[in-house]
Amino acid sequence: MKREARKGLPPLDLSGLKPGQKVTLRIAPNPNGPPSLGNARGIIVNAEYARMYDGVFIMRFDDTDPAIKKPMLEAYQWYVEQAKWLGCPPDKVVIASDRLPLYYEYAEKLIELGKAYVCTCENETFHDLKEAGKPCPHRETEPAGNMGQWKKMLAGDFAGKEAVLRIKTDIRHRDPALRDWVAFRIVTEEHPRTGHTYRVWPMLDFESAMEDHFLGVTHIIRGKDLMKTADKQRYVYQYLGWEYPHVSHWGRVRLLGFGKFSTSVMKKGIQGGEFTGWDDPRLPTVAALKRRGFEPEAIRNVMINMGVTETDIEFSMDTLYAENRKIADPKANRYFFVADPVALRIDGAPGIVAKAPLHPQDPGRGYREIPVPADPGILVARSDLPVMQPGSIVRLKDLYNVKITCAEPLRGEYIGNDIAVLKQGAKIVHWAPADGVPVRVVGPEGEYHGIAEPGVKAELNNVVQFERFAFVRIDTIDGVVLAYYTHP
RNA sequence: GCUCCGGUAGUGUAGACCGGUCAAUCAUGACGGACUCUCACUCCGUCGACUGGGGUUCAAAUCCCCACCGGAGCACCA
Repeated sequence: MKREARKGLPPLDLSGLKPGQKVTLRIAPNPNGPPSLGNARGIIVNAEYARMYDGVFIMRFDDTDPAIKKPMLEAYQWYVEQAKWLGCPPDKVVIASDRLPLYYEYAEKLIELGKAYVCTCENETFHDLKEAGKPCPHRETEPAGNMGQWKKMLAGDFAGKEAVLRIKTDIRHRDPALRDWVAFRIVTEEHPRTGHTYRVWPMLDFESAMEDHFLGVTHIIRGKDLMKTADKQRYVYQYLGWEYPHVSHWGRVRLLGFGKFSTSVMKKGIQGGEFTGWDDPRLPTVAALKRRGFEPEAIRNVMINMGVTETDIEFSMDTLYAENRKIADPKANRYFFVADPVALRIDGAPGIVAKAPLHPQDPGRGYREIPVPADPGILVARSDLPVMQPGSIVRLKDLYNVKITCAEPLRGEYIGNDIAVLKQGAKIVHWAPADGVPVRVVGPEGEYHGIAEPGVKAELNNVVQFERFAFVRIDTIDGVVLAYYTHP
């Protein structure tokens, strides 16, 4: 038994590979919104496996429902761009809605083989028969008859819901989920890419079965919710004499700290003005993480460490935060930001220029210089008020020491600049000059308003650390500075 | 109701296929301490788990059965 901890993803089963065949994987998103953290897992894990085996990573858009999960034209591009950002550029991009004729061709092949039939049962009628394990009257239609009905479907002789093409499996299969499933249905809604060109659309089970074969996919890795899809698709593979790829599944992921955010819930929230957009920091989208300043490598690391277990999990953002901090901390310059500022008037202080390192572990990076006039009114965070009671001594970080003389209004007196006060129990507080810049920090938990030292204006698009507060990404500088909260 | 999958510390994960070396790995977290002009970083220490019950066996986290818990499918969604 070996005892070594696994690094990276567990190895793939390569036993089914033919000589010269490349490991081929795909992610098959529905472009009805931008990628979420869950989609990122699929992108990263599949791409990483392709990378491990010098294989092929395909991005295939399963955009075959123009009605209920209507695709968004912009989302196709978002997926590709954000996969690139994550360090997982697809080797090939395929769009299902481009390839309907191909699916039709194989539908007809299956009809000819007597393995597919057009069913015009009422939804409920079929359901009841199926539950009872009984065939519907259409099941025994001859291929020629089915072909005629199929052509009628294509020609528009049926309205939506009036006819479907079913794959013949085993109507008495012990698992009702596998009995004679629907391969095509009629959808008259306009498709954003193909308009009204097609009115007969494949279901995921069928479209995906075709594409995985045509694209030479060797390994399918997807969510557990699609476990039975494989069993359904094997029927088709068997009828056509194809070999089904290796499949593995990961369990359901519950994202701790975020509510239940399906694509449709997010979309509704954005339209309703509850969220500012798909990159609102309160949303678990890749776009939001990007805007918050996360390192793609950190996201990749956590996804790879999670692996592909079938266990249902509760994922804590703390894990991502920790992983990101490892990368962000050495890079981020330090600044003071005072949330919910309170003025502190200091008596007897000389005018000086405070010097604080941009990074405590890297003095070579230089210093922030913050001029502070004599007897200044500076700003401190309201949350530090408890340590600033009359009589208490505080160290204004990188500035000087102050003895508090009055709490209301807050006032103190200058008592020198000897750092030794810290040994005597003085608390450290950070501060901002009266002429600092207003900053609004937006984060998953809400907004913070405050003042930062003017130097942050030189950090547009960078992640910086607001000392004793959090890491943030400076997003916009336009009068007030807008910062996105990364993590503590 | 039918069917399928899973259950290792607060969280994620290794070990499970091929029982022993598992008084169970690593990470994160919590707590304590060192360092530090940050509540960050770094370092040290502590805490904390095999869902329960039977069975097989000299030996079970690992194999079998049952129960319980969690999740999924039974859609003209993906």
